[in-house]
Amino acid sequence: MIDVRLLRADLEATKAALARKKVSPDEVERAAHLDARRRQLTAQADQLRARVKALSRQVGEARRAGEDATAEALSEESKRAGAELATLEQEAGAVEAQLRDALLRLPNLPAEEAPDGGSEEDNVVVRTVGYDPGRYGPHQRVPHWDIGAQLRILDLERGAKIAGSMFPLFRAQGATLARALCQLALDRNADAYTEVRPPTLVRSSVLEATGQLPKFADDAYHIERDDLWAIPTAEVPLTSMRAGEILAEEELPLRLMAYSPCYRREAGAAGRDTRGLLRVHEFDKVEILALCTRAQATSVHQEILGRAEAVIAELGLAYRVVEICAGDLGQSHARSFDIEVYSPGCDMWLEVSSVSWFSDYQARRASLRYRPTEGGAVRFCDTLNGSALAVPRVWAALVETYRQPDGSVALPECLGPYMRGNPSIRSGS
RNA sequence: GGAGGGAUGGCAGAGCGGCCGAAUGCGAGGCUCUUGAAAAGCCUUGGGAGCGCAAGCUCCCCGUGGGUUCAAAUCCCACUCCCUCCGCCA
Repeated sequence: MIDVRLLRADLEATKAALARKKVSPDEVERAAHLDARRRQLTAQADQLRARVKALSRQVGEARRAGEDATAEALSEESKRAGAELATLEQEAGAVEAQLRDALLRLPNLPAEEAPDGGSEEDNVVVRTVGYDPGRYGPHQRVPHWDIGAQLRILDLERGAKIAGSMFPLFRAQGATLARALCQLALDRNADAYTEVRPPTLVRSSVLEATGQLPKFADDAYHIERDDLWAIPTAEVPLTSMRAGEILAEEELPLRLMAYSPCYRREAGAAGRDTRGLLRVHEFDKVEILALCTRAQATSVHQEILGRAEAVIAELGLAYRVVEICAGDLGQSHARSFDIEVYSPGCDMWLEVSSVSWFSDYQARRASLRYRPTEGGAVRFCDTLNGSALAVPRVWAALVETYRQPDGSVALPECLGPYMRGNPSIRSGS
């Protein structure tokens, strides 16, 4: 969440910044009023509580001195003050809860560098790598779902039989490829990132820390009996791994990566991009993430983007990097770059990674802090993350890009070691 | 799933319902002494909220949330987590 102090220090600037994310000024105004009210109430309550404590101390003293009548009188007085305090505290508590909820629903401020814009249309293509529309032959202009069916490496019907549509089932070398991609991404980042295998079912508080709750509950799978949520990305458990802790500045940037399955209900996306692997409820992904200081954030952001690009480039896929405009930025994001891979079979750019800087928005929610080396007050960390590799769309682009005129798929050499030495897929295998 | 035990500051570990934000030890930082180091001695050492230009003042936090009480780290209840034993299992 954003720092409440922003609402006090410079309400107009905060409203203006959030307006770029299409937040109505009324909503910001409301939070500011709740904050003012809360401070007023807690100040009053504090004063009263101090009085109750002082009186109680005097009761004890009088008792010990044997002055029972005085003790009784003081006790009565304290009791009255206590009753008054209770109502005040109740009111303050209610306002506090409202404020917290309002604050949790306010999105992060967009970074100044983030381009203006209201929607996807206004996103800015930063660079395009390896894309040459004339380079693709008719054998590559076949969508991956057809290729997958032909080669029997993707069986959407049977996936649907088991779990419903948008739950893909990979078979034979298709399954191996899915796993190979994850292994490749992990290996390429193991030089700097510590591998974690986190739980994939988490508590509500964990989903709240990264911003999915309370606003986007409908997008996540919830297991009611145990009140656990299936993670939509490994960002969720990784961000909360050190929640509530105070790190030493020397530990930063703290780099983590994790392979995990990801679960998304895609509640708002019914009917969009539902063919094949373009949008699925369950998929595998390798996420890389860092906790760092504000001063480190920009370079770490570029580092993560560079690493995510490097794997795509190594796989020989055409891609472009798109900077997300303020109006299209996610709730928790301050600044974000998407990597989109070109799918020749669908003739579409597919988002395969979103590399984002969250400033201290998530850290505030998760209470992720660090102690500065040179002393002084504890500060919130900045958080950043991005997909090092998300399987289904990369899988789709690979199969289409590397399809041969004879219908087989000749995958790039870098996958050989991960494909039991055989990076080519032909029917019957 | 059943039966027990536990949760206190960076760590370890005390804590009759009032004098406890908390003894003591260790660790860490500063200073004194020393050519330097060690040793010794002295001092400091949690987080958060509010008011204030500041010095400072007030309040909250002893796993979390409720309750009892004039007063709760201390008593009661619920929850969470950890440990031990039994059961079950990969």
